[in-house]
Amino acid sequence: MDMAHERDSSSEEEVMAGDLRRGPWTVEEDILLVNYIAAHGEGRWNSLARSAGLKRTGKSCRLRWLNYLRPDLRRGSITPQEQLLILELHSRWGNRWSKIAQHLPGRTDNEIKNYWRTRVQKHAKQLKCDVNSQQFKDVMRYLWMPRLVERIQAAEAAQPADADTPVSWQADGIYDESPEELPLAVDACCWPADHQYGAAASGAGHQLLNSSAVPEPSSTTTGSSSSPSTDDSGAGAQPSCWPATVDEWFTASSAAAVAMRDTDQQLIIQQQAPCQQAGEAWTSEPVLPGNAGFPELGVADFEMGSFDVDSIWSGMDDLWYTQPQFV
DNA sequence: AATACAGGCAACCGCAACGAT
DNA sequence: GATCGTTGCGGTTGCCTGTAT
Repeated sequence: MDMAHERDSSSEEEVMAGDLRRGPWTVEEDILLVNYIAAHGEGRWNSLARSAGLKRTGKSCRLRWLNYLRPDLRRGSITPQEQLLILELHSRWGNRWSKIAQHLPGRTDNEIKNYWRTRVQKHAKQLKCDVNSQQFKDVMRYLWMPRLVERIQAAEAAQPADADTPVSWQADGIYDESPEELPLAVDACCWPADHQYGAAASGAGHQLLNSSAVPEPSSTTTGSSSSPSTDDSGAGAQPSCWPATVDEWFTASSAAAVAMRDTDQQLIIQQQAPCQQAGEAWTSEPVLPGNAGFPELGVADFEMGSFDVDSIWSGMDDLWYTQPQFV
């Protein structure tokens, strides 16, 4: 927008003229901003900046507040639960960081964006594939995310009394959403949602996984990361062999799934490649290359022979208790 | 110990949308 | 309807720090 551009330019002129500061914030500036917001509230950032005596643009003040000074921000590294949720929500919405951040309390869009760029895209680069490619999505879906679930459940099992971040905390929050905004539960992205809470949740599970209710992002997503046009309404991007309906999914996968149960919450997670032949065991350590566990998922297209899984995953906050055995 | 390099992250930039006037 | 001010979003940049050589 030209007007916005002109305004930005004028701000830029002020900066260049020495009227405004830029760059890292000082402690004094932080104190000024926090004290002013504590007394007067946030909003009207341009006037706020002036009134608070800050030689900053309103945009800069807003950003500093939202991304750093806000009292409800979560500190520390991204948890496995949060990683799982980010992966799932990004597969659904693409680079809609603010929308994704709405589902991670205390995390900012900037933080999530940085996580994605520094961690996830790094893995895609190491795999020599595009982060938006179906191959990489398959790796996330069938290797990365199941291991996150394993990690989460292992942590749960180790500390069953700690209710701060239960396995289902994201799902609890998500299920409070309005139906049209309802993303999949973190587990349902990979596995039949039916199984995540046991038989009692079967009806809701089917609805959740129904592609019309929760559309997948379009398979036409390109390497371009800007403004995904298929945010909430894309056609499915599954491999062609994927079941068209949830019921087909269940039929196809019924005999071959690996179940993981949270004994406290009756949580059962099915770890299942949907293309897999029924009766064919699918372990948590799929055999690659040779690609027996992913006959049609394109995973074999990667250069798995030189793919050092250990080194890639070891950096994920010491995520992996067990190492895949396909190197 | 010094230097080069890479990764992580805070901050900035450009653009668009929205409401008020 | 045009203009202005503000807010929000996504992409990019550049600094800082840790690690490798």
